Amino acid sequence: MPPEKVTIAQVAAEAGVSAMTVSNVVNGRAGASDATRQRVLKVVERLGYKPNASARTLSSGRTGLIGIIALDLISEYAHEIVRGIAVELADDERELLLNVSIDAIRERERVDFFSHGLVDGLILIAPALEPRTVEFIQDKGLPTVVIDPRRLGVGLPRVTVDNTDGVRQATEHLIALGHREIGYIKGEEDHESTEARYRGYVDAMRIAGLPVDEARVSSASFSYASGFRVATGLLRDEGLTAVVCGSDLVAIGAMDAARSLGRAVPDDLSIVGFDDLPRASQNYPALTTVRQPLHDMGQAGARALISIIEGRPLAVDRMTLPTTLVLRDSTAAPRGVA
Amino acid sequence: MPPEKVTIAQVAAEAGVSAMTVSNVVNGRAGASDATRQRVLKVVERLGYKPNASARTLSSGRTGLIGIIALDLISEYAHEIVRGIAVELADDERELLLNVSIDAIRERERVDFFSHGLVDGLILIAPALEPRTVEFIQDKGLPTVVIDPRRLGVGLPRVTVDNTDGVRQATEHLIALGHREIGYIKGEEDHESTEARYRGYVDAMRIAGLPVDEARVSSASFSYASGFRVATGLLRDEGLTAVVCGSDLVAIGAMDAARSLGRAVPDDLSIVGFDDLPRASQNYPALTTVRQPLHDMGQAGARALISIIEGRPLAVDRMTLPTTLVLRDSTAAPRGVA
DNA sequence: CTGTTAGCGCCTTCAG
DNA sequence: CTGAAGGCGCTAACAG
Repeated sequence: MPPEKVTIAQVAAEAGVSAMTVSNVVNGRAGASDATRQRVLKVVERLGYKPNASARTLSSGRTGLIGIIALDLISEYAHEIVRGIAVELADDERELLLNVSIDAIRERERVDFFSHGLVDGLILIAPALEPRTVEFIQDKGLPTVVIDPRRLGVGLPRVTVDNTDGVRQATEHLIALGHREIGYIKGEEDHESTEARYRGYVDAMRIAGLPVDEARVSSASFSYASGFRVATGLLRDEGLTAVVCGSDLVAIGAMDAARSLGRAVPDDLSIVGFDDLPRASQNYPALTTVRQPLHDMGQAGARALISIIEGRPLAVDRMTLPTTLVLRDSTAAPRGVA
Repeated sequence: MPPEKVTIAQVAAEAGVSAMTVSNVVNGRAGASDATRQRVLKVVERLGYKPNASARTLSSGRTGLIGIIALDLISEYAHEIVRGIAVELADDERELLLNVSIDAIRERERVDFFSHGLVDGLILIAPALEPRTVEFIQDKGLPTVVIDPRRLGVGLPRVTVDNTDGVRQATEHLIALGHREIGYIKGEEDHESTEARYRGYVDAMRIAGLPVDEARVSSASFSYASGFRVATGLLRDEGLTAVVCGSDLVAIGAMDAARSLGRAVPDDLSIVGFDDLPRASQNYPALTTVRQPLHDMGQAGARALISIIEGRPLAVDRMTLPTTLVLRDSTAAPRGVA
C-alpha cells in the first residue's frame, strides 16, 4: 500500500464543503453547524485525515511543540523534571520534544536547532548558558524558561531551589545526632548551586560553633565515580564521623569508598546526599538526603513558559522552591554517643 | 529587540542574487560560482539566516528528523540505546527527537504524533506494538525500525539480542561455581524476551541434569520494587543458594530483599542480573550480569533506518546481537564448596 | 454559518 | 551558472 496522503482538500471535496470549514471543524473552532460538523468529522474519520504539521505551522506560525534541552538528557534528575513538565503541559494540547545529542557540550547548537520554527518555546534543564546563548535566545525572542541554570543572573526566567537551606538542614541534622567532625564534598565547581549548598554547610557549622576545616572539604563532579575517588582521599582523615555530599550520586560513591576502607555506614560514618533521586531510597543503606522538588520544578517552569508564549506577563521571573531533608538509614549518631 | 525573522528573500536581495541561488549555496548543492557562493555565505552569516524548518519540509517533503519513542523514555536502558542511535546518525546530518509523554501506555498516539510530517523515520524502543499500530505504520509507509519489541513476529525490521544464550551462560556460570539450588525470577510476563531468557535457564539446568522446580521460579515486572517483593517470597525457600534474574533492577531489588532477610550476597546467596546497566557496576556488591550491547543495538537500528529512508533494501530485517556474561562480585561458590 | 482569496518560506521545475 | 514561476498543505482575513 502506497503512503496515503490525505489532504484537507480531499476531505473538503468528499464532504461537499470548503477547506476552511474542514479546518474549523478539525481545530474545534466556532463556525460550523452541527450537521456540517458531523458530516465533516465522518469523512475525516473515514479517510484518516490528520493535518500536516509543517503546513499548519507555516501558515499559523505556531507549532504546538515545546522543546526541552538537558545537559545529561536522560539522568534520573532530568527525568523527574521532564515528568513535571509533561504533566503541566498535558491539557494544553502541547507535545514535548527532547533533543538528543551525543555531545553534551554543544548547548548553543541545540538551542539553534530548535529555534528555527520547530517549537513555540524552550525549557532548558541545568544549562551552562554561556552569554552568547542567552543573547541569541533574547534576540530571537524565543520564549524560554531555565530550570536550575549553572549560572544565576542570566536574563531569562528561571526556576531554582533553596540549595543553602537544604544543606543547612542536613548539616544541622548531623550536629543534632551528635556529630562534630563533619566533612563536605562539593559538587561540580562550575555551578552556582554548588556554592549555595556549600554555604549551607558553613552556616550550620558556624551557628553550632564548629570550625570549618578546609582540609575536610573536597570537590567532586556530580558522578558516582568522582564521589568514590574524592571520598577515598577525604577519608584518610580518620577523625571524620560524617560527610555531607553535594549530590546523591556523589554520596553513593562516597558510601562505597567508605565501605572499601572498612568503614561501615552509618555505624562508622554517616553520609547525606542531595537531590533525592529514585536511587537514593533504593540504595543500601537507603540514603538520607535533601529532596529537590524536581517534579514541581518542572511544573513551575512549564507553567511559566505557557504564560510567556501566550503573551501573559510573568508575575515573578525568578522562582525559588523549597528543599526538605529526608531521613533514611545512612545517618546515625556517631559511635560513643547514645 | 523584536524577533528577527530572516528569510531567504532578504538574503537574496542583500546579496544581489535570486532566492534559488541562496538555496543552492545553503544546501551545498552545485550551481553557484565560487565568487557568488562566498558573497552569499557572507550575507547569510551577517544576517544570521537559517532556513525555516516547516517551509523547507513542506516543499521538499523531508524533515531531516528521526523520531524515537520508548516506553520508559528515560531509563538507563533506553539511554544507552539512544546514545548508539545518536552516534550513528551524527554524520548523516540528522537530528533526533524524543517524544515525551507522561502516559507510558499510549504508544499508538505517539506514533501518530510523529507520523504527520514531523519526521522522516521512526525508531521504537521496546514497544508493545499492538497489531493496529503496526498496520498503521505500514499503511502510512513510514520508515520504521523496532528495537527489542515485546512481541516478535511483527512485520517491521527489528533488532534484538540473544536472550536465551545470555541466561544460559549466566546459569552455567553458577553451576560451574558449584551451585545446584538455583532459582529464577522472570521479567515482565508480556514480553517475548522474558520467555527467551527463561528458556536459557531451563536449558542450562537440563544440560547439567538439574531439575527445574516451578516453585523456585517467580515473575516480577522490570522494577526494583517488584524484584524486592518477589524475591522476598522466593527466599522463604532457604535451600536456594543462587538466583538468576530477568533484569538488573530486579536483581538489585532481590539483593536488598536477601539482605533484609539476613542473607549475605554473595556469601549466602549468589545473584545474577540481565542488561548490564551502568548501575550494575556501581551497585554494592557489583552485580554479575548479562550484558546487552545496548549501544550496538541503537547503532544497528539507526543504520537500518537510514537504509530504508534512502530507499536501499535491507539485507536482513531481523538482526540478533550477541550477549555476554560479565563477572563481578555478586556471585561466588556456595558455602561449603571450595 | 460558510466560501474565497491570499500567502506563510522554501524548493522543484523549467527557462535563459 | 543563474533567474522566474509555481506549488507544497494549511489557515488568516475578509466576503457573502
